[in-house]
Amino acid sequence: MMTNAAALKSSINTRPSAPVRTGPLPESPLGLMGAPMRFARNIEIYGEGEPAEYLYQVVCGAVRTYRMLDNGRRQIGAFYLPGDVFGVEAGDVHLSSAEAVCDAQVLVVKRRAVMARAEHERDLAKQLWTLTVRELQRVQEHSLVLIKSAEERVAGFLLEMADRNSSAGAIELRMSRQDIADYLGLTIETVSRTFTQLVQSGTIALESSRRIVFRNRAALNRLNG
Amino acid sequence: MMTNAAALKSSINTRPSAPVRTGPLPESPLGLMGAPMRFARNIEIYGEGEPAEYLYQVVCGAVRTYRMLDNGRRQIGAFYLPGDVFGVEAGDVHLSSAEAVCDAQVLVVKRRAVMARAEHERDLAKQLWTLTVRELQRVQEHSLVLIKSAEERVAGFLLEMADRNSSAGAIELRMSRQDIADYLGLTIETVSRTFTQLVQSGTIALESSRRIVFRNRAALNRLNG
DNA sequence: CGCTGAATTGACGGACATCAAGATGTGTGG
DNA sequence: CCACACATCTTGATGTCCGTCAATTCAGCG
Repeated sequence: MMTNAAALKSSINTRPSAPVRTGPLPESPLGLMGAPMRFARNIEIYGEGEPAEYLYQVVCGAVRTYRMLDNGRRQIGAFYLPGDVFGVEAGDVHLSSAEAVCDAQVLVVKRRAVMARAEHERDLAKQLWTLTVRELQRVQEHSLVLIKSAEERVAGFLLEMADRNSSAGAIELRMSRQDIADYLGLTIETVSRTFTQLVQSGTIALESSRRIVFRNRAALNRLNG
Repeated sequence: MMTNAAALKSSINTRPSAPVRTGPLPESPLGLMGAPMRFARNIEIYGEGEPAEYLYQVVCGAVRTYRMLDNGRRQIGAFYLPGDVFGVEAGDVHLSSAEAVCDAQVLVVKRRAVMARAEHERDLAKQLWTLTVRELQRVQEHSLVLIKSAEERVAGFLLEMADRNSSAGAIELRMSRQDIADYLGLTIETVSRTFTQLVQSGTIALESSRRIVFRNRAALNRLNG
């Protein structure tokens, strides 16, 4: 499985961040009054091994966290969508890297500031705890995905995305097939083939390669295993 | 993949718990002054969906946590060895079940009591946080395993067990091949074949089916990917 | 002993990866 | 606006790793 890392980096248009733009803030689960920043597609937000100085909340766009295995394989651990908080992970150092899946706006806040406030504000401390614990749940859930069949993984992925978009009968995928493949532990070819298979069985329809219409959600749930 | 659940339950010799025996306690990372309990091999310690009332620390023996998928597949999330704390997981309800891998002694302490004490004792609170965060790390690590090849998974597993046993050149596995298979997302046959493959390549030796001698740890590290 | 569960080994097939070639967009410059 | 370049996605042909099915060996225990 060759996730061509070089190719992934190739389409990076510079512009790591841009002037503050105080757009409409989402309901902030943390007391996240940090600075809004913009990241262009494929730009790194933080890297594996760097000190974890900040917490982040997606305002718009999407973010992926991932780890590279030495053989060049890439495992995407999570996609974060508007409202989601990321960068919470373990100790003082990031265990994974984070990149913008597409042009994204992100609230950034100093971790230590949050931690300090949490010492006094019971609510905030509780929210942090909940956040971490929910992250733990998410990862556990995701590791269950990786022992299923390709069809089950893809079906589960589509349902997950649909849930999180709180959308009607269709979703707009922000990420490439390569991203999906690396999230599900498959290859782009298998992901693509599974999509067409779902189309042929009348379960979904592809309005474009990134826009999916649900034609038979019950079937998807059944496939989800 | 058929993890015959019925077969798993078959060899349960009753005796869910037995009289308190105050053996030598391990260094207790929590203020875990709970009641020692004994669990016989394959006896359930808690079940998925049950309220999470207690925290646990292994004194001796080994414990596995797992979840069943509807198709009958079983995914073991973790093995806990002497000194390890388990039952920490998310909200008020257990997301997985826990069973004794072999006859085991476990310290049990009321979760609420710990949480209450943590309100005042800063140290304890910090320990709890560390514990949770380390669990998160562990799960993330484990989900990386599931995208590797069989040989890489087994090599990684052996190294993991060796590290945790802080042992010399050999380890005693407390768990069956079925347990290992369900931990690694493989079948017993594949696990077995991979072991013999490692033996033939001179990487390890099997003194018995459960006792592994390391002959070439560098090779294992290389395989670990 | 014989019985039973655990582990190993072999033969075979299938699901998914790999390799390779189109097809479909998408942005850029003339 | 078109044409070209380039990335993304799809589709096909082939290989391989691992799961499945089945038989054999091995270890523990009454």
